[in-house]
Amino acid sequence: MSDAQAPEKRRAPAKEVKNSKEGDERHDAIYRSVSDAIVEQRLKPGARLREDALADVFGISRTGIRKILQRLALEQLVTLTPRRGASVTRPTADEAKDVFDARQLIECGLMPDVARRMSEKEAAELREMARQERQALRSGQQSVAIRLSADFHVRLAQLSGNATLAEFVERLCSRSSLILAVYGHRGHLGCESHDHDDLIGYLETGNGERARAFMSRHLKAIEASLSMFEEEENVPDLQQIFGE
Amino acid sequence: MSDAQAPEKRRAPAKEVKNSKEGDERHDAIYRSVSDAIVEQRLKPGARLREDALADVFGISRTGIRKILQRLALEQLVTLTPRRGASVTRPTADEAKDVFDARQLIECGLMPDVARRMSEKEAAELREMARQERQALRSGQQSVAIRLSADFHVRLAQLSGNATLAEFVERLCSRSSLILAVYGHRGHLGCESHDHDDLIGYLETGNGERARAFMSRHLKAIEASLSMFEEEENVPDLQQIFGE
DNA sequence: GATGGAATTACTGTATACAATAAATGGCAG
DNA sequence: CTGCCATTTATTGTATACAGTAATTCCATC
Repeated sequence: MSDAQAPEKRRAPAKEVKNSKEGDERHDAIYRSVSDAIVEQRLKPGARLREDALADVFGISRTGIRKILQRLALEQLVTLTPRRGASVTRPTADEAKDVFDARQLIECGLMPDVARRMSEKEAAELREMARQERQALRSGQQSVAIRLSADFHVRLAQLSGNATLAEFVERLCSRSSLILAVYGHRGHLGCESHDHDDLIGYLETGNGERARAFMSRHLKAIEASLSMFEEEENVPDLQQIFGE
Repeated sequence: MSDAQAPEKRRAPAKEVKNSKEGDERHDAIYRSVSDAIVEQRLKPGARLREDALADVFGISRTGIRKILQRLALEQLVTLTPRRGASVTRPTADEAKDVFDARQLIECGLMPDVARRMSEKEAAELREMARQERQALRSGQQSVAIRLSADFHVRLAQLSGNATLAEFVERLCSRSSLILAVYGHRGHLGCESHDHDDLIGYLETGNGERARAFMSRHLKAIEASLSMFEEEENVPDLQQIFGE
């Protein structure tokens, strides 16, 4: 599996230099790629992320990789240890508690605003997201379902109109996904699959307080579904994980 | 014409500090130095931050400067425009509203926890911070006072025991400082200087609900003290300015 | 003069080379 | 065989060189 998978961008001459959209989008794509891989647990907590290995896989230099790793570290999906490199964050029980307490405070607090601002169109969009999530769960893709569930919560927060709080929720949700991926039960998402649909119902009718209470129970249910046990570590095969 | 001001004035270019400090701490010191300069408005909103210039001033290469700028950008103290470099963020009215709404939700929500966990020692520490803040205000150092006030709010949030929410508050406070520096009235800090002492009183007696309500009024007062006039267009109307 | 456009300059984006440090290896003594 | 120290290797940290792009200047043309 040495080089068969790396596409022709390996050493593309001037001809294809422009192929990578704008360098900026390329970086963003790589960022999302790694972020998704972590959240979907294809990169497991504790896994080391060597810079030149990633640089090889994505065909950019370590400079760009370092930038991406620093961004991931700021969102606490990866842990940066000085002189010893990056690894996928292994969330602790304390962190899990902090994250879910924060979600209680923020996401519940946003529900009245969301209920006030929600329109037909957005409700439909949310229902579609909930549908995809159910489907992923039915087809056994638990990790994907976890990520889709997080996307749902983030979209909801964005509908509040407060970009700052929405960004906080985004960070909390990606950390939650990591927590769920580690401490969650197999076959039990935490979110009951109909929960999100029920929530949309309350929001559609403008019942902010009802939605707030429901969100609170919903988050409590997710947190309660966690079981804290330790994971083993192993060396990830980056080629396989990111290979296309 | 009015050039962007020179960043961070330093008299002695050659410093002994460089060798003794670990590179990591050095970076952090530079980060704080720039962050403080922005929050205290020695670097004004809109000011360009050229990489070479900063590299010269601090005696490290552009690599390190870029890393620091990216971190500042993530905290939204600095705005990074692709291919056009970094500049001090110019907060908008919408952002100000988002930030203060977020503070209402989070800081008020934390008060009961803080009240529950606060001890003698921490109360004393907070009183000392409040004292320094008053002193800075009395001696006319408004910008310094703004930063010290932010420090107070951050320390308070840390006492809640939730590191995640405390970090959010930290970010909100530094952005608030920038907002205050831009939209605040001279000689009016927003925070009445005795407010913080009153708050400590409520917390000391474990009266979380009282503290929450007080914090809410406190933040509303700060926000109300802002004079939100929209900024000039990117192209100023010279006709109007120099007319007649 | 004013205007458009080429040449010049200034600055950012990216890769790479080199230095510093931690990990791994191997050899030697006990 | 085992533990410790020297040496080698692997990997990160930092500076620098180079390429690409926006801004500026300068000149020719109308």
